[in-house]
Amino acid sequence: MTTQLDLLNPSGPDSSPDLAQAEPVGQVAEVLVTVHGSQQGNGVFSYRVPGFLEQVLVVGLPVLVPFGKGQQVGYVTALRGPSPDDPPLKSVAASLSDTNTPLFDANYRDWIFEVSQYYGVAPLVVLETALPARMVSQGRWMVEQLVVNPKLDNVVLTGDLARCWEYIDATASQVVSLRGLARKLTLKLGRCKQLVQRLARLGWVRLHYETTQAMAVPTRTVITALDAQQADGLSKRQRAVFDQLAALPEGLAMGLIDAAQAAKTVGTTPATLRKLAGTGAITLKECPAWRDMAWLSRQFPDAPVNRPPDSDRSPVTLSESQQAAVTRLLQAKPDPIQAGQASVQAGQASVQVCYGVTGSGKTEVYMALAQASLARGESVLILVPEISLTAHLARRVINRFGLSSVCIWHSQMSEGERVDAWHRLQSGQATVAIGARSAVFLPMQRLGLVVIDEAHESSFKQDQPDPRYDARVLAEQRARQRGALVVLGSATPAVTQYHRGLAEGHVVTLSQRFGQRALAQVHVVPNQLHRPLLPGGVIRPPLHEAILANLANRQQTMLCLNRRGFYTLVECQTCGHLAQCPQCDVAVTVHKALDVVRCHYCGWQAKAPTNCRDCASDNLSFGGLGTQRLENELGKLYPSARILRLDGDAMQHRDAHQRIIGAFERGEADILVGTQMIAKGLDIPNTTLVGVIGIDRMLGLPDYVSEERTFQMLTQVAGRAGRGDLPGLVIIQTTQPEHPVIRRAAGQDFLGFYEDELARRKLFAFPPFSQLFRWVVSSQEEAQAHAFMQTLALGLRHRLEREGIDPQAVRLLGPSPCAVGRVRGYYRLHLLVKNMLGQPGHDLMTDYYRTITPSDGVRCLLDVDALNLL
DNA sequence: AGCACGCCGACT
DNA sequence: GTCGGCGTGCTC
Repeated sequence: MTTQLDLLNPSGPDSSPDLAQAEPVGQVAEVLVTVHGSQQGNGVFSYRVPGFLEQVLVVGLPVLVPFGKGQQVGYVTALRGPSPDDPPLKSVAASLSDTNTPLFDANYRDWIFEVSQYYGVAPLVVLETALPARMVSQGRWMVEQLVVNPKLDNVVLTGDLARCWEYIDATASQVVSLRGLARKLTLKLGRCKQLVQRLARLGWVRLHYETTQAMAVPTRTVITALDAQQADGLSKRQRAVFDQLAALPEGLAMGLIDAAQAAKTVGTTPATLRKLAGTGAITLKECPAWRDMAWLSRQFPDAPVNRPPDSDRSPVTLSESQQAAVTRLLQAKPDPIQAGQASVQAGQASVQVCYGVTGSGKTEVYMALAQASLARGESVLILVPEISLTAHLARRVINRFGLSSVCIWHSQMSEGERVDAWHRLQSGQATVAIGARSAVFLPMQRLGLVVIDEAHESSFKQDQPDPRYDARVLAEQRARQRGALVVLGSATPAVTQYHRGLAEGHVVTLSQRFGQRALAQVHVVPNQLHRPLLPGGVIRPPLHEAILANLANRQQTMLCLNRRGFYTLVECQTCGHLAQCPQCDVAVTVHKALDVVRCHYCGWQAKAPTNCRDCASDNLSFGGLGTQRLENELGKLYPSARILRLDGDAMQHRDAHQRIIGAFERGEADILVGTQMIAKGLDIPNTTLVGVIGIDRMLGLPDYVSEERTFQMLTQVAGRAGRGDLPGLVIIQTTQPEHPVIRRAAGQDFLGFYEDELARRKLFAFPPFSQLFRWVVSSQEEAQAHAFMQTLALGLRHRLEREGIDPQAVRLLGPSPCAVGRVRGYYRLHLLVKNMLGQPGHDLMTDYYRTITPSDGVRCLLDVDALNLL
């Protein structure tokens, strides 16, 4: 639905009777206006509330407000009385919700501002990442063609103006959006608007502003009741239909059957049903047709629809250690804060680390906690690293709590499904949500529990656009608002999480493997750096023998190599030039099936070269080992083995992941080759051997978390072996067999690793001993990037000095080029800040970020709690 | 972000 | 003289 406001109407905003404050100002609405770059006052502006909106405006309502010369969409963030300090105020023009339903409440608003503060970005940017795109109202300029064959006398159209008119004239539809027009003509929006305004002055077109409202939830008609007593007066035919309806199995029992479907089943039309309803024999009702629920029931056809939260149908008896963990975690739950008094300051969260070795049954612990939360009438948010890798967890949650109370938030969701899921949660009809990072923004009502599964995973941190948020940080903020419990579950907790857990006495350990299964044995096999491609070099003898034995025993093997593609190096033998991406400082990878080279950083690809780019010699050597090549080599080594591969390339198709995993689970292959993708969550009892082949590159990354990531990855992969009754064996081939991380991983010694790593972090003042901020400046012009970074670093140093901050407490490192110095043609420099001062240091960084205005062609970003330092 | 105002160069 | 370029600054 759209509202049209003709801004060219002469009695329009220009005559602004608004500003004459003759009558006293009644209520004042604070409105977050959807204009980017308006950092003044956080982008919140005050407006008078006109009489007709007095009963309508609430916090979270989308509204249309006059802004500058035109109008803008905004969101009410507060309502208050007038203040003498107010500047002359304009009035809110209209509500943009035909049902006048707010999109968020006051608690949510507080939290959005808190997030904005934490990351130093505008509240609008946070709100726009939080809300589904089609729920936010959008305004856009539309150009309407008024004349078909204008008389060209006295009018000469030239250049862009002519192109502009030609395009409008040629378009079949009468109305085009200004933005679309500008894009088609490759003009700047402002310039395009100017041109269109000139056409408007000729009277050929009309320019008007159109706002879209939140996407509506579709409805459907259902039969909610049959009344036999009213059926007596029916005609013969009607009676027959009625009897057939009455005979329909279930559905009626639930008081809910779809009218359209019922009509089809019974062989009649919806019109007949409406007639029947007129007699009172049946009752029809309009209900929301939740699109996300329709998707769920297609995905999980056997799942129950409803399941009362208090029904005690625990399908699994918890082990002693699971039960103990549940009891301790429930005791840690803070008292919920009553509605009304909930606020950022008032609340406290309890963040508990649930450290459970792989296979210790953390999922059942989560389920029990969720059940307890629902029984208290509180909702549950479950965050997972990536939803597509978590199908089995989703299935269990749905089976346990029923389709109607669960929302699954995933990346392939359509806008309609998102909107509906949002409504179901906001209205409190759904009480459990599962999703990846962005699910922290879901409108949970009476939040009681947040479970973060595999809480160490770096995918909980967004490092692409602002806000570069960490869902674990945000989950804690939200939990604090009303005293919810946060459970960080992992077999390899992040050092920072475990450290804090220990300090607060908030670590719950699940030490037993479910069913008392032993952990796999781990062997480390040295591998020479330059030999991996000699005969027998890819697979060293111990791994080779183990694979042969496994094949003979008809058991399955997983091989993990952290590198996609076929060859990972293309080197000129004449001049030594290494083939790189033209846009990035990254070596290209050869993908043999397509005969292309690809950059894994920016996605650039080209036909595989036959000659050196530098010296044109055709003496190229192809080397390095990717998963595709490994698959190829394995085929030669074990001709009878059935081999599957799972990596980013194999994931091109939608359900590829599930298909490949499914095939392997069913025993349709003997060997599964893949990147660390295969390390996550797989539970295949017949997999008794896991080989790790390319871990060394990962260890060598100049990133302060690379040791930790390597340890986590090895532990996760090792956890895949021996999940059934058969003992598991893990073989790690590495060029650094003596590396402490490898040794700790081989010993499956998390605590040992934790101690080592903590000492190292302390030595270098890395988290948890500091909070990391990373400034990145980039530009296509190397000199500009350098220049701006110099100004930035200087400005920061001055600021620190002016505030009298000890340079040891807020340490600046750099600036220096990023490890990958150029990406997509942008030269990148970064400056690391180790903040050991807590809040004052944090505020200084974010305040400074808000004042930054990069020069033309330069981008500048601040990553709070940076994890990725490449 | 837009869109003003505002001050400089090439055209009728 | 004016149209039109894009450099600062404000939007309740």
